[in-house]
Amino acid sequence: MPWTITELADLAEVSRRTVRHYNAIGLLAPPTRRPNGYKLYDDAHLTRLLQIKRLRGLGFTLARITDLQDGAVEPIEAVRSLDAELAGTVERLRTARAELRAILRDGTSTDLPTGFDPTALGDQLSEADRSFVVVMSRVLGPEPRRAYADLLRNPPNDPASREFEHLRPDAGERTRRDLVDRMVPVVRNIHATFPALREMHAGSPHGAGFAKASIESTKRDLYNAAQCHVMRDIAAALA
Amino acid sequence: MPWTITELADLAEVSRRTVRHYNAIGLLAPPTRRPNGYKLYDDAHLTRLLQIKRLRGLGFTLARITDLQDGAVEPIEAVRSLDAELAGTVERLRTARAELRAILRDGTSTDLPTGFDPTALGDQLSEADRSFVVVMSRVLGPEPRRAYADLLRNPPNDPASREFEHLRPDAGERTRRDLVDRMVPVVRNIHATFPALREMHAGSPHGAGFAKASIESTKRDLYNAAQCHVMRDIAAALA
DNA sequence: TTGCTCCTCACGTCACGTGAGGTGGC
DNA sequence: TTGCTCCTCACGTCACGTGAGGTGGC
Repeated sequence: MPWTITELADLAEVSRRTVRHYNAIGLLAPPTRRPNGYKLYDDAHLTRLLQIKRLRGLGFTLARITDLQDGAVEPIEAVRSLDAELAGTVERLRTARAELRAILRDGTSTDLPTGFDPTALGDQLSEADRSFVVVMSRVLGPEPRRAYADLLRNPPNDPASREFEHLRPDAGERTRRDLVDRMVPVVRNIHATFPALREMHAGSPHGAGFAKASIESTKRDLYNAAQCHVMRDIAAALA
Repeated sequence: MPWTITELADLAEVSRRTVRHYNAIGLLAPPTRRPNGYKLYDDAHLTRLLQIKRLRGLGFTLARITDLQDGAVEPIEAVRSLDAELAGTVERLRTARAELRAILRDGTSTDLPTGFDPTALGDQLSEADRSFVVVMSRVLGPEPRRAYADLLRNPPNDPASREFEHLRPDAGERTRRDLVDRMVPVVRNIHATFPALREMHAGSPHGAGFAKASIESTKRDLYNAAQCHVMRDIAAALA
């Protein structure tokens, strides 16, 4: 009394579909058939099926198991390389878990690029600022990037900068010019402290022109007309 | 100057296909279009894309990320459950690696069911015996199964059993009867030591009849005609 | 005119899960 | 006759990869 597919599947504790699949791809030898077409499996199928199940449980792919069956790969080599692969996977999962736990601990999803310490300045950055930082971090060359990160760690805590943050879009020319006059020395100071920022577009991975245009359009996206105007005027005054 | 798909993909270090995929499933907002249909992305797309990339790197599925975006799940809950899931995965991989290292160490692929210690008896079992053990372990109830495993750990080391192993298929009646006569006391002894084996089919998970038929047909598969004949005669003598 | 980029299908991947539609066995 | 099992397609899953075929931009 050989076994039906359900009996075989039950004995091996796999699904019937799994048995059919292994048949279809030739991993399990074709069973004999009853006159009506029903498949009949024997003990050789069972042992083979259990072997496949075990190998799958260890992490081998069906293709790998086929290779092992055909003698196309050395078992020891296959085991060794799978072990190495699993080691890599475990490592990646561990670091991912460490990050997840950090998120749970801090309650925040530290989404700023590395080098821009989020816990130090995360709270004081507006949404617009965060977006801007992200773009800068992707568009700048390494030198200006570092300088910019340093600047963000020690932001100029002056009244003019704070006023700039809340500048109304419809601010008049006098208001703007007054603000520009007070911010120019601040920016000059920044440039003295972080000289790399004077040539902000130098070394950009996609070219200075691309960096400049990207930053320009991001500014227009994130800051209002008056703020953009003020930034242009400051740049002109410093040129 | 907003970005083309290639520029966006390069800035985020993902493939263009990935960007298109996120657009297609609505994970990334539809970009604006140039008159010719070319897509144009801005800083909002970039920050979103980087956020998705980060979440993916942590192990979130795109569906989960969509839920998070829609506010359909609590971020903390999502993080907690992902962490638990990853913990489980890490554990499974660790045990798999331990098995892999055991295989590398022993040079063998310990494919016998648990309870049937392979290192103790692996070498002395023939291929047929191994198959038979596998079937028995799947077909017997817990009690006979344990008894059978115990028996295999302490096999009867008598000349008759070894002779049985090498019995030729065309062995004559006299040879067979002689062998039966010498094996009956051995088997009687086994039954005395492991009483559960006297009711071998008791408690079989798929029924006694199924177990009996399965074992019977496996015997015919693995042992030759003379050996089957001998086994039948021994059973008859013991009944 | 020639490459290069862009676009939209649409199939392939991996190991099966899950019906769909039809037939044999008690 | 009624469930139950069996069979063979064949689509769906997941996150894209990889062309295929056609068009715009320098």
